[in-house]
Amino acid sequence: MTEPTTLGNELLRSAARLSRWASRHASFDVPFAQARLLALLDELGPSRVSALAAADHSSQPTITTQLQRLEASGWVHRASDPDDARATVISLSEEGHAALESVRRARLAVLSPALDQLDGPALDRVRVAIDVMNELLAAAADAPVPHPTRKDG
Amino acid sequence: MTEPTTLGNELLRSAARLSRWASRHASFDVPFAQARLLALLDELGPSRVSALAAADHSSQPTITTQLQRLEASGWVHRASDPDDARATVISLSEEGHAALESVRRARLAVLSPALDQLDGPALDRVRVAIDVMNELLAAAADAPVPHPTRKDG
DNA sequence: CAATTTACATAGACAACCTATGCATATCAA
DNA sequence: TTGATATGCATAGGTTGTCTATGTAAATTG
Repeated sequence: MTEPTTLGNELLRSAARLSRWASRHASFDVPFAQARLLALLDELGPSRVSALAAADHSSQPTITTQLQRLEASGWVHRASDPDDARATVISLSEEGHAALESVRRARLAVLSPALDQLDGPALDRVRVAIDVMNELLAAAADAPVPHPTRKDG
Repeated sequence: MTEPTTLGNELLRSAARLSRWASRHASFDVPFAQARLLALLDELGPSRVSALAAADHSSQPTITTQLQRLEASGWVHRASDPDDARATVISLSEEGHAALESVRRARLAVLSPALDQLDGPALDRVRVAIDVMNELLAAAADAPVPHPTRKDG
């Protein structure tokens, strides 16, 4: 039952469902992908557009579009890179930090009823889950797949 | 450092990133949400539209739209419920099963380079991750949140 | 300095959602 | 039975998220 064959699919399915559930039930005003980008900016600090695209595993135009929305909301600042006039350095504004915090609070509120039922050992298992997914992402970054985004054959 | 305050957010962030990464790198022809719905149908068996919406944590019109796409691809069948003329019973077709299998193979292929590096104990940790997320989803279903989808206040 | 590459923006398309609403059938009450 | 209400699904219309293809300006390179 626990063949490696199904393990990867089960992991992805559970992760997708948890994300889906959280994005459906957590009530906050920041659209999902924009919240993801705010969190990434908070983690990386001021970054170029292309660096954000790479870190987020999305295309550069996608990030450009999202940044326009974040900027329209006043959540990020934009500065040209003194070393390269083509490049733009994006950073979180005060309001962006605040928006990110509100997202985190909302998510926590929605998960709390479930998390609060857990005891110490169960919390350790949650920590394992986080670590495992992060490790897989890191390993995947090291050993990239043959053809990233092809759809036909 | 492992305060419960951040644990939930970290879990959701890692789950979202893993899903994002997989949907970006796994190359198959079935759109992400449609694959999710195929998997759900495979798991639940023939189901009503509203049952699928509830199980997927999405709205009924969303499921209706996705089912129209799945039906256009020949992946599901539609039958009226003999007990209730308003209701429709959806089931996977042969082609739907095949499509789901191809999705699973593609996902596995994209995760394999990372999974193959893991030894037995590491695989056990993956299993823990899956179980933890499933348990949290089940717990969340038991203890629903006050106001599911409100955005203002 | 011309050619190429790099960094980002724009254009256009589709998928994935949502809320509001419509329509048909079921159910319930009188 | 029939009118009111509830339920199950479809439709309408809009926003968000994402992609590929392409354009533009600046950097790099021969």
